[in-house]
Amino acid sequence: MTSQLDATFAALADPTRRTILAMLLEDDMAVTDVAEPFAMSLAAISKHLMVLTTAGLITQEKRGRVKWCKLDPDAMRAAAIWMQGFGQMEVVDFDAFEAFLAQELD
Amino acid sequence: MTSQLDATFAALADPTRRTILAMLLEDDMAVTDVAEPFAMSLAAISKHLMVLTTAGLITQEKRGRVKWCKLDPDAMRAAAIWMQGFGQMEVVDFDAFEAFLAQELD
DNA sequence: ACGTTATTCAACCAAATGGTTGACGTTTCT
DNA sequence: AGAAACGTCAACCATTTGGTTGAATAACGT
Repeated sequence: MTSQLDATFAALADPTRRTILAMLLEDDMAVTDVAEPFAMSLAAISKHLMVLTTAGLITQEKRGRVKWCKLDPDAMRAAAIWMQGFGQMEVVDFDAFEAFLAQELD
Repeated sequence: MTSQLDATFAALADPTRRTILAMLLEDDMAVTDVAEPFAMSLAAISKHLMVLTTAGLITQEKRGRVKWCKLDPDAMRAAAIWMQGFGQMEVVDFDAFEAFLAQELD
């Protein structure tokens, strides 16, 4: 019965996993390529990717022998929405902010 | 060497701790009062509060024999800012949003 | 001074976490 | 067919986590 938020925040608590998410922000990647910059085994990275997947932060799709990892924004959005209940969050991405406003006012 | 973000996200990963934060949103509270609604020992809650404190999510101030717990917005803000790097975050609190805009445009 | 209230400390426990290694199944290339 | 590349599985290990209980410390009320 561990909630989705539990899993999402727990997944975000590990620096390796946060780094992986940042890498995937650039582009989708194969598991082997994700693992390359890290000083740990491929199996360890595979586990991290599983954690990120069950947390809903990424999706993995196998094409041929390569498994592609891509960001899935929903879980992080849910976490951010929970946080916004606490207010006091400055918005950093002003452009995104304006775009949101513009779209909202149509 | 565990980073501040590690500690913050890890602290947020527990549902008891998230509930405590939500309670503190209403008002500052003494440890005993925080513990009251939970079906676990006071010592357990005391530990949770310690986790929240070292994560920078709350502060605790002792006055007399009572230790008051209050929200400290900085850590959650830092976590939210990290998340905003991923974009795609809808802003839910539209009023806060507008207030921010208004202040920004002076 | 004494009992009561508020909170933490210490020792303990079970389960989860983050890592390792080696074997294994698939898919691709030659 | 056989070898190499991609990724996971299983067993194992040390550490951390979230909880317990009982004793200890500190401040208050009478």
